[in-house]
Amino acid sequence: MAMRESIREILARPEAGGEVSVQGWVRTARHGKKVSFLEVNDGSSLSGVQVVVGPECPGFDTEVRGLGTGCAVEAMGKLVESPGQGQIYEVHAQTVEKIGGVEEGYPLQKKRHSFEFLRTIAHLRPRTNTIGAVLRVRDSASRAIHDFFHERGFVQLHAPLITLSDAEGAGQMFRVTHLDPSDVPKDESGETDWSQDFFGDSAFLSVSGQLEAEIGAMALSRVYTFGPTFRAENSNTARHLAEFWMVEPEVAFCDLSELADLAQAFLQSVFVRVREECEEDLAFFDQRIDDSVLSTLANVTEEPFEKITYTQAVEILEGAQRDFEFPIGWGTDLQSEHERFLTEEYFRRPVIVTDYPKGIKAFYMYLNDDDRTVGAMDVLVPRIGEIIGGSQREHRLSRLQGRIADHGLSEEDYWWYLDLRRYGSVPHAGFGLGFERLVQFITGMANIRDVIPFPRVPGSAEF
RNA sequence: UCCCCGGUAGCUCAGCUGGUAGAGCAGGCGGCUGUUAACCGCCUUGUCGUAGGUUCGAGUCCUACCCGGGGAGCCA
Repeated sequence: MAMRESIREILARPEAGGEVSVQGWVRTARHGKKVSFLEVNDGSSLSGVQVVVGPECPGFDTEVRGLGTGCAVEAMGKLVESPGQGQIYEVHAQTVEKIGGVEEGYPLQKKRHSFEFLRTIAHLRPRTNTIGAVLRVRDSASRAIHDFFHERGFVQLHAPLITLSDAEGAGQMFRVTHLDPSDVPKDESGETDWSQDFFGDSAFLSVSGQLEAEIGAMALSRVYTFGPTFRAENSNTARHLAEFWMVEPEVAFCDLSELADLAQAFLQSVFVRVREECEEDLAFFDQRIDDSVLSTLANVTEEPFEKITYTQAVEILEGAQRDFEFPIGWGTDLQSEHERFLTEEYFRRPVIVTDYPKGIKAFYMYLNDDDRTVGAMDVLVPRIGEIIGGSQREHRLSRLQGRIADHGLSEEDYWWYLDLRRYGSVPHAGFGLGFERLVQFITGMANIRDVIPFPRVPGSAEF
């Protein structure tokens, strides 16, 4: 098919004049006796184009005057400078065709809707200003991520979605099975016999591509994954999804300090790109959603992130003139309120916290020389909290075996992961970025369910 | 999963200490205008989340459940 000029492209023309064809959906229509104004949007930009229709247009008194919010139309006419306010150009229509009408009861109105309501009509909400802008920013950020890594010699590794291991032992997993729920095979002890299942073993949806990314890094040096991830946690918050997209770079010959530098460069690069590509959308978010969006983005791209150790973070929190709901002490994990204090009040910018106590972190993290802390790293940002979690990996076989034992895990389940330490093991590190949290941070959207087109959360997966 | 708040017209919401449901917007009709969340007039719309209970009487009080929101935990 011939690609028609989008409204974004029409509006970007250097000057008026010439014929244009506009295809899109009517956002609002204002009908007069001698003239109708149709604001048409095709999703290519936040702005639509105003189509002006006069009585000389065929069907003016019949079809055109019946056009309302939501109708799909195709208009052809001349692009002229607009005498009215609010737009540079407008289209003086020679013909207007109704492609798709709107039945009574179209739920989207030309007024503000609550995001809660829009979630109940997720099949229509991309047609709103806010969700449309979110989806464009999401796309821009996604491409910026791929470009960042490719510019630095990373290879994208497609990690599997189905896995037998429960990766980091982190969280509940969704089971993947081919067994008939009403006729499950049992073994001698009466337990489900998973050996008869599709994969010959108990299988799950992946909660992380990290372990597979480590395989890739041990061959290709620099890899990243970018794909959906699944957590069956019964989490009901504005920053958790059961299905979300995660970016996981993994780098060979890399220590924690280099990883932290990578994380900062990565985030700043993405922010810069989205600022360039989505100027209009970001201005909209700043104006209508959160008036700190533009200033925050400017701030985080120009200033280096704060970098402190967990121990230093605890000292700051202990010295804070502040009553925390949860007491702070070395050895316990930082609570949301502690993270927010550090990034929103104390430093007022992104903070990278490193070297956490080994007791509160995963088995695969590098054991530091102090024998008390591991090479873990969290990147905290204002309003969102943890946006990145990563670590230098334990690449020394005996240490890793010790950590597996300490965590009550079985070496058999990680035989290939241990093999990586037997054959040409090198220091390596990687992190995971919650893509939706990144989009939340950029747009100022308060609820993670509104930055993914089709949110999956406990009790809800309709669309 | 825990704590708190809420569920009234298609949407946003009002309805005080129990007395039998309203506004704006949307929709329909008409008018007017180079309009821009256009404007003006008239009209339509409800098992007041569900199921019980208290009461002469429940949108309003009580119980349970369902759904939504905010916060917490878990994390990205």
